[in-house]
Amino acid sequence: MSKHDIQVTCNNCSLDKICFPRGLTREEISNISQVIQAKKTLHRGDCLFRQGDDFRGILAIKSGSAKLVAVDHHGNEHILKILLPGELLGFDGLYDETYQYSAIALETLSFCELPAQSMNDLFQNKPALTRELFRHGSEQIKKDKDFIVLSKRPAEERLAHFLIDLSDRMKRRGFSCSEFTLSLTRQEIGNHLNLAMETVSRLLKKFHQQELIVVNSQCIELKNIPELRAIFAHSE
Amino acid sequence: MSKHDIQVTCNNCSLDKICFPRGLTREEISNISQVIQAKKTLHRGDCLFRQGDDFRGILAIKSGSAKLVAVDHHGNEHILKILLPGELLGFDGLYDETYQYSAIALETLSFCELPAQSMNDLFQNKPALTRELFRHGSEQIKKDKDFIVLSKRPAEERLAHFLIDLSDRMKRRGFSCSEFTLSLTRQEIGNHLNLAMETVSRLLKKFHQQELIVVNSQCIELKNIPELRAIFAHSE
DNA sequence: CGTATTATTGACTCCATTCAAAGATAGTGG
DNA sequence: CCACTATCTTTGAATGGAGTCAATAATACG
Repeated sequence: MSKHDIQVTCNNCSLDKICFPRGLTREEISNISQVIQAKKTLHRGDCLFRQGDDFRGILAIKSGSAKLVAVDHHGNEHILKILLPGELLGFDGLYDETYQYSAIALETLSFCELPAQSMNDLFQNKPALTRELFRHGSEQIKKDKDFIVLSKRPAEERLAHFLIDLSDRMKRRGFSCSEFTLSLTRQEIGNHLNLAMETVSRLLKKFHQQELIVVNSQCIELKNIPELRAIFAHSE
Repeated sequence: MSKHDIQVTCNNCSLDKICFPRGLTREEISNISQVIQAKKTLHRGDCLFRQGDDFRGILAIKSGSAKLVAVDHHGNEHILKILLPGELLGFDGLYDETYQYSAIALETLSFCELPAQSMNDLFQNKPALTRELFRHGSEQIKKDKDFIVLSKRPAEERLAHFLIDLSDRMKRRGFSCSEFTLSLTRQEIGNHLNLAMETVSRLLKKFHQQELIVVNSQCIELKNIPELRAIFAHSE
């Protein structure tokens, strides 16, 4: 690759409102650009990191999507979250310098990395970046707790929320909010939402009959977003 | 209070292996001691902070216990976690400078505070403390995710885990691991574990019949910790 | 001591799971 | 390109774990 190619840096990244550069000044973005490394591309099934790996740093999805997976002591897998472009992962690895979960590409994916060594440097010299990194961590804490609250709701609401949440997140990233591909099997959707695969299938059919969605294999089209949103927002 | 009274500082705090001072050198502990403020005592039902309050800082329970509560958009309360001495809270407030949940004392309680202003100073001048604060945040992310994984298990395992988890945490704080008071109603335990109050009552009775526990109003005695642990550890 | 809150217990119900079987889809190699 | 296989999805029927409802009992509290 020639030096005249456009470098992948935070300075010219379209995810600057979401990812590492969020909330930073132009100058601060230049600062992190120097330490954040663009990494090579992965394919479906490849791991960004594995549960138990030594902590290398905080990662950010640049393109594609991934799943964060925990394996419990019975060997069962649990899909904790779906990761979209601009989302950070690896905060769980700071605690004991070991990633606590595995991050697995759902499709062709590229990602960037804030290396662990650079973080210590950041803590030393860049308080604004440190503060922003804390805000990213804080956001994850909030999202996890919101997921816990949501998980008490019935199956239909959980699935409706899952679709709307994806839709909202796609929209903020400049993708269509009404049509997107979801590289997950029914099994995986069910695993994530704590539902049997069969329940997911039945509910998707129900939503389809209500003309809320159209499902075409992995492509999901949301036909009536307000009504879908109402399923979990207005439920008594 | 006279100036000759022993000051409450991190230097002489018995929770130094758990709380803010964790992992810090003697000198670093002296540093944080200067910014961490001991606050006045609260009583059952009092709030450490309320959902929506402006972020004041990260708090640490010094004595007593509290519950972290979310109110959803239907007005329903959800007990997200129980907080014991030495545990930090408020990380959720960093994201948008607003506490996302309410922290409510379950009994007479005292707490310390790392004020928000001091945090910026910390980021600037104390990288070791900043790193340690990140580790505390990371730990919370891991705990929340573990709770999500656990919440997929059946009622009996969830309750057994709840009791063992409390027991383990009490032990690390120098309290008895086999006998402790739990200032929660059946309703609240059920709320936290996503169980009906009646189910909690029935399961506690079952554990009692199996001679695993003895319940005396709010006082819980664990008679057979290994067996209780096996309920969620060895389940198929 | 009486009242309000909290806990227990039983009977019944229901949401979601499990089991089972058939159908669709994707991927592979001849 | 089609046949073959593996994987994934759909659908129905039966089951069950935990919830709800309701009535009683125990405890805490002013």
